[in-house]
Order: sequence, then C-alpha cells, then structure tokens
Amino acid sequence: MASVQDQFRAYLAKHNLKVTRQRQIILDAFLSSPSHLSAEELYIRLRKKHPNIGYATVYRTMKILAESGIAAERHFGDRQTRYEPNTGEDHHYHLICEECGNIVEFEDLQIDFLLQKAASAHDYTLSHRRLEIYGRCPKCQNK
Amino acid sequence: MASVQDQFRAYLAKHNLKVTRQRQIILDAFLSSPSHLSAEELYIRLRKKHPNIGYATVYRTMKILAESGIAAERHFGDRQTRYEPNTGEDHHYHLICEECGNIVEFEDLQIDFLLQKAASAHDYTLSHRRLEIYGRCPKCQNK
DNA sequence: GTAGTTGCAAATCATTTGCAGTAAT
DNA sequence: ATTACTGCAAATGATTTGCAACTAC
Repeated sequence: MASVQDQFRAYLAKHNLKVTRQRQIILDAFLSSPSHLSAEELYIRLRKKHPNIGYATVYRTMKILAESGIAAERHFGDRQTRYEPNTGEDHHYHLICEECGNIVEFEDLQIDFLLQKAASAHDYTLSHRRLEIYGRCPKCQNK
Repeated sequence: MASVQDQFRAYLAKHNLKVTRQRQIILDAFLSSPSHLSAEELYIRLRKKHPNIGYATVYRTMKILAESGIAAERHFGDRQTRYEPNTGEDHHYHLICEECGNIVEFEDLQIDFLLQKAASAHDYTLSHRRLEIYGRCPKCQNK
C-alpha cells in the first residue's frame, strides 16, 4: 500500500524535514525518468519545466532520497554518482555496454548464492554487493 | 621472462615516451607498496625519499601504468581512484570490510563461469567485470 | 638539438557548504 | 513564530592542464 510518496513523507516527518515544492518536484522527476541518471542529468531535465530550481537543491534532495531508501546510489566508470529506484532488499546486477553506455539489469540467484558463499569462506558477513559486467551490447557488436 | 620493468620500457618506447628518473621511482614505489593505494597515498610515500617529485607527475605516471597494463584502476566507495598491480588476463574479486576498510582479494571459477553465462544470456560480449562484496571482516564483527 | 617531461600553480569537474532571504509547520 | 529550506556563489577535494624550465634520446 505504502506508495513511494508516502514513504517519502514518512521519512521527512520522522526527521523533522519539510515537504517542499522542490522536493516534491525532484522526487516526481526522479520517478518518471530513466534509471541511472546523475544529479546533473536530473537537474537538466528539471530546468525545462522548473528553471528556478537550484543545482544544490537537486543534490541535497537526491541525498535525502538515498538516505530514505527510495533511491540507491551507483558508481560506474565515470565520475558521477548515478541514482536508481531502490527495489528494496533484493539486489540486481548490471551489464554495461562500453561502447554506447547502455545498461541492462539482471538478477541471478546462483550468483547470489556464490557471493554469499565467498563471503562466508573468508569469515566476512555480507551486507551488500556490487557486480558490473562490462562488454559490448548486441547492437554495438555489429559496429 | 619479461619483467614488469621490461614491460614498462617497452610500452614507453612504443609510444615515444621517455624513461625518466621520476617514472622509474614511481613504478618502483608502486610495485613495492601495498595494493590499492591512491595516487595521493603513493605521492605521500614517495615524498619521504623524493621530496621534489610533483603531485601531477604521480598522477600522470599512474595513468601511464594503467594504460600500459601494469596497473589496474579501481573505484571503491570513496572518491579516489586506487591502483593495484595488474595480474594479467585473470581477474579477481574484492571483499571489503565496511568498518575498517580492509580488502581481501579472491578468485572464484564458478563465479567467472556464471558471469560469462549472464553476459551471453543478454547477447553481450564480456570484456571485464567488477565484483565487490561489502560486509564486515572477522575482526570487526567482534567490535 | 629536439621532442617529450617536470614541477608548479591555476583550471576543471563533481559535489558540498555558508549565508541571507523564503516558505513550511 | 519557528525552524527548516532554497538559490546563489564561493568552497572543497580529486584530478587535470598550461607553461617555462629541464632532461632523455
């Protein structure tokens, strides 16, 4: 039942933060944009409709979205932090085309299992994992 | 036979680059330091013995080491780029303690196989992969 | 001698922060 | 009324670059 909107409001309330017009706009833009955008890319999309929203506000809000568990931060090869909607406890992996940058997400229970096993083998507890496979997508393989 | 030193000289020769004192010093320092140092950390170690080597030279040289295949660049959670000796075509994975930052490297043929399979399943070719498991090391588990 | 290199300082890129004015509670 | 928030511009931290002096070839 709890929509992302509710989750957001609940998080703000719990932390004495305010529901502002800008935060609402940024959340909506984030939810209705392609995944893996950076704060800058989101900002650029935003200013089309809302030219007066500040760069810093986008950064600050994305940080709140990450803390509230609505967005997850990702670091791929480039320097920027990218965000994706958080799909809860379950995790997925990324397949990234080195040529065009296209990203495919996938899940794999067998990999999950082996990662858990690898951590245990070294007496580590596992909290999260990052797996990225770089290669060439079908399109880019034929130039 | 080909030592890393030879590999370095060969790369420099092929690209019309010169074998300078500084490049030699930085390569040696890189080879005799713990793995996963950042350019800054290497620079700090260096200046003990060679106070007149410039910050930029370290960055420039690490870039050459990466291009020549002697070092591999790594991006973990923090913002800095870290370097590790490149162990050729074979790859390994990382187990990282979120508390103390300790890093364990490991290999796993079963994981290799599944990653290759995952790429194929989406018609991607595979060029390289990045796998990091975050958790807590044995020491940090007991506070 | 010539072309590539160095060290420095200034520039750049992504991100963060201080602050005075503004808006949500 | 308070307290948090915004937008801007200036600050930060990692890395890069321009340039005049220098060094390997």
